Amino acid sequence: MNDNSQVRDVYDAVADPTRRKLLQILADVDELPLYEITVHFEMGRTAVSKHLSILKDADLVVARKVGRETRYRLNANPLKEIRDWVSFYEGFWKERIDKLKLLLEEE
Amino acid sequence: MNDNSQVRDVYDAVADPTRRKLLQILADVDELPLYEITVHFEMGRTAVSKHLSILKDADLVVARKVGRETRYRLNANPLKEIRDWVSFYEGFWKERIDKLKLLLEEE
DNA sequence: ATTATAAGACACCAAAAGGTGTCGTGTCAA
DNA sequence: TTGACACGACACCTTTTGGTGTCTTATAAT
Repeated sequence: MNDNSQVRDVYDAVADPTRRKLLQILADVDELPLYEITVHFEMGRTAVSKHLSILKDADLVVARKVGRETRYRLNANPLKEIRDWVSFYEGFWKERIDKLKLLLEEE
Repeated sequence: MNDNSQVRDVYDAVADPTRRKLLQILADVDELPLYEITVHFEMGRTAVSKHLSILKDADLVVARKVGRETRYRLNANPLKEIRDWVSFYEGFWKERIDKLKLLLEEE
């Protein structure tokens, strides 16, 4: 599960529902330590920690040590890549809607 | 690799770079049979076929039998879900830009 | 009628993913 | 200064993933 390859693909990081939930939780607050994040899930601390480190590898999350705890913070910037990618396909579903309209008008 | 669970998560389907390349190839043409798609990749026909069936499970691709070949066609509609999801986070990177602007103006 | 092609359906395999539990270390509190 | 806590680092396990090759069937071409 863990990957040393420093930079992880943002699509891959976001593919897991647990990790999307993590991003959402972090979107609501400034920063949060691991033990507080863990209570939102039905899995152990270690698992959540691993998911966070995957998000960290994708630069979607920034970790900061404060005393004995590690606070995690959202960094949404890498999501731009997904936004740009998906916007390319926007034309394709709009096109289909136009075709549908044409069909309806013909009748 | 194959999954019978009919409906596959669109995030998951799109996480693989091979499958994103497949979508891009299908975006350029109307429809394409498997053996023509395969030449774009450095893997066997079976592997490409499996990727296509994963995309099909996510409804990102529609298959249509014509004679002895199966023609594949793009269906971009399920990508709306990703677009909606990612647009939620748009505010977060815009926010960061605003903060940067403020910092620059202060100087 | 025979041969070649397209592709689905398997069986199979190595590697990665997603969990678990345990141990060790640094930090805070009593 | 002695516990309790936070959490990283492992070792470990099972399931999924992404590829392979082979077999079979349906269709097309000669």
